[in-house]
Amino acid sequence: MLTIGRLAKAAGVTTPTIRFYEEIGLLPTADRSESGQRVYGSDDLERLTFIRRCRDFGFSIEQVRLLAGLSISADKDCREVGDIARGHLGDVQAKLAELKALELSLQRFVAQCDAVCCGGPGRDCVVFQDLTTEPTR
Amino acid sequence: MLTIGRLAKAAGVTTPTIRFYEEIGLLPTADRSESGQRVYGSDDLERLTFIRRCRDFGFSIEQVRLLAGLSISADKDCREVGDIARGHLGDVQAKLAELKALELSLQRFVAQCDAVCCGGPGRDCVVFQDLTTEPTR
DNA sequence: CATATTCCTTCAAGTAACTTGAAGGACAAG
DNA sequence: CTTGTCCTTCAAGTTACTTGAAGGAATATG
Repeated sequence: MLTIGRLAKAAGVTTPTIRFYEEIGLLPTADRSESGQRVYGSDDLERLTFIRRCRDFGFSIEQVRLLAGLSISADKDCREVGDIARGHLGDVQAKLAELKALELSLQRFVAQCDAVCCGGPGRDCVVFQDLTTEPTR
Repeated sequence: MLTIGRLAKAAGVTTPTIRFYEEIGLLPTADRSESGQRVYGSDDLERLTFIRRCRDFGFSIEQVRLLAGLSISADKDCREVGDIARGHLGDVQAKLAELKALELSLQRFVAQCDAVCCGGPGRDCVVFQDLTTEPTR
């Protein structure tokens, strides 16, 4: 039997997060002690840990909701799990491509700024030329 | 002289975004026509385009605020611009590393799911083993 | 000129996923 | 018995907008 604080520590989340998950129905309504405090068992720890791990892997709350449903369902196909993971992988790869392009641009900004206008007046910084003009298409 | 809709199209943002930028002080309070509609000039277009470009490059609103201030300041040092860009580059690179690790994990999930438990009952999917157990440290 | 459509106005609330704060009650240690 | 930590609820803050409602203004068409 765990208090909310112990459960939080054990699962690696904060106590407000647990209350929030209960509020949005991602965790079941917790049992209460006589004095009204939430009481948890090992099944709650297991579910919450699963949720936290999913979140670590970048799944959205709604995806976690789906996965949590599938994780206890015998009659739904495992391919759905794969599809959710595949969808998320696609999102991650798109974001990755975006960030790589961004990294290049920013590296160029920094290098140019250091090389060309280093220490001059702010408004003359070469970075502003890149930030002000649209790329020619 | 532009209406808010034309300005929005020209700068590549939406009209609510322009009102929002005005509200948070990122754009100056717009002049109004006799009937009370916002009226813009080419300087507004220039500033808004700059803002949008900064946002495209992933700078936060607060960073844009700083950059916009520096872009019209003669007495502040250009090194501040470089520092903001460098800081943002660091954030981007950290996120990039995170996403690369994530991509690997997800690729493994998908491959395992396809290879091992393809089509079985949802709860038996191998992905759940990875999502439920903590990594051994 | 009437009407239809589009564009404008404001204000409020919704989004994601929590975090932070305020005000107060409960429980364990010394 | 007091101190300190943990618990409770509710409300509001965060980021960067988006969406919706209700209604007025400008423009195009018949």
